[in-house]
Amino acid sequence: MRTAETAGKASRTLSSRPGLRERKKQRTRDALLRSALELFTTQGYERTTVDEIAEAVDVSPRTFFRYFGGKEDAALAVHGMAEEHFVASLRARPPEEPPLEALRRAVLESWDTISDAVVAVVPVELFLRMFRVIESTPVLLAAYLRRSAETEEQIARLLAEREGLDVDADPRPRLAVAVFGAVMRVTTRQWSADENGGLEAIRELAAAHLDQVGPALTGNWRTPARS
Amino acid sequence: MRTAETAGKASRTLSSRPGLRERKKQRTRDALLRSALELFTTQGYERTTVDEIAEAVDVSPRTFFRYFGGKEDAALAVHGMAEEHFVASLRARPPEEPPLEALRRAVLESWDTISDAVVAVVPVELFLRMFRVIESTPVLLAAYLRRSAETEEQIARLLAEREGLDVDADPRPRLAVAVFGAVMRVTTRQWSADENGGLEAIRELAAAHLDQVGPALTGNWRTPARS
DNA sequence: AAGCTAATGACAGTCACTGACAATCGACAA
DNA sequence: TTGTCGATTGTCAGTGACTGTCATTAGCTT
Repeated sequence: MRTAETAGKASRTLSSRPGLRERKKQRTRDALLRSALELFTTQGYERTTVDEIAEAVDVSPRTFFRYFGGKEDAALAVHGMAEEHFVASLRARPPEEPPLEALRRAVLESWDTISDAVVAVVPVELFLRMFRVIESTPVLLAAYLRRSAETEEQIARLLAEREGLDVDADPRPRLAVAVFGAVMRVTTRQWSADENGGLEAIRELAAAHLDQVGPALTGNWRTPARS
Repeated sequence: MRTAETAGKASRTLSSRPGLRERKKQRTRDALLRSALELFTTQGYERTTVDEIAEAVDVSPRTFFRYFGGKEDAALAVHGMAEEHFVASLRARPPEEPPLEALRRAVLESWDTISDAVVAVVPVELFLRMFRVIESTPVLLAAYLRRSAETEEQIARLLAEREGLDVDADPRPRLAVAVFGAVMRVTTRQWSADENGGLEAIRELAAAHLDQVGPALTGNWRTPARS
């Protein structure tokens, strides 16, 4: 449809585009994802059929399944990117940093820069709305928790390596990461329950909760606390 | 089929049975559950169809869905009982006990007495085998994690009430419970990964892990640790 | 322009699950 | 014992997610 560019076959030049075929695929995928999220957030996840999504993008339902493992996959795709973004932040942490400090800094940092990593595909606002849909749709919440568990395993291995430990011999990496993940889940959960919609809000909540874990575990809850 | 008992209508006498109809229902349910677990643990969850389960008990597939919300429900039914058993143990704890202490004692105690609560329906061995199937089947693991999350919410409210706190105002109950749940999940996970099959093993692992959480959070992993 | 390969659409089939209706079986009273 | 009533069940039809297969199409290569 476009005029054939002179660099038609130069798909492997240093900086340029990956060829029409690839671009088309990318566009289809993005369109499917955006339509899916749009429908999920407006009609609800359960009330949206794959046929609807496919129709909105004008492809066959079969094609949808060639791009996504299933409805769930599409619904969690963006969150998946966010997790990858976080893992990347974590990897970038200096190795001297103690593990939990690294985790803490990595989350806060990744929430600060999440827009950059996501906006390319879907608007932030859609991302945030989808987050609530996940939290309020049983099947999605389940799938989400499982994915988080997988990511935690990955992180545990990462930190163990960093500290020169064997994950299977020393339970501390998995324990620490599991605890950290638990705190983050309480955080995002409360955030999605509250009516606030900001990215800053979740950042603050995360910091506050991480500060509270220690005290919360001492068990002396008669001491005053802040929300 | 039986001779009509003289106490036919006396279904409400102090100790006696709940009437033929109820007994029959109970038997059907138990049979369905046992067949389901048996098939799940031998063929695998995904490779077992509802039709198969129903056929094994000689009822229509439709009937299966009258007793269970779905395949998942049947697969997680026993674990659900175990969780209820734990919550019951927790409720029975003296109110002066600090929350985390109560949690710790309740798990250990409930693992000690789990057989009593479960054996009535399915053999312990089947229960343990099913645990591994759950851990190794993505869909089931997801559903399992979601249920655990629900139970955690319930426990958080319980502890908050015990301590005279408002769960929505003070994050500590949810945080503490989430952390506790995380530790328990690491525990059961490692237990199901190892080849050991004992109930004592999981008890010891739980105790060991709970002792390790504190140290694991300090972040100074250069200190020696035991597996 | 022709040939190759990857992406797509069309189609048939499986399986989980649901609603509706008719047949059946236990509970209870006459 | 018999008959009515309500609960349990089986049958059937339908929806929706997902998969395998195969023919068609469309970008890429020479």
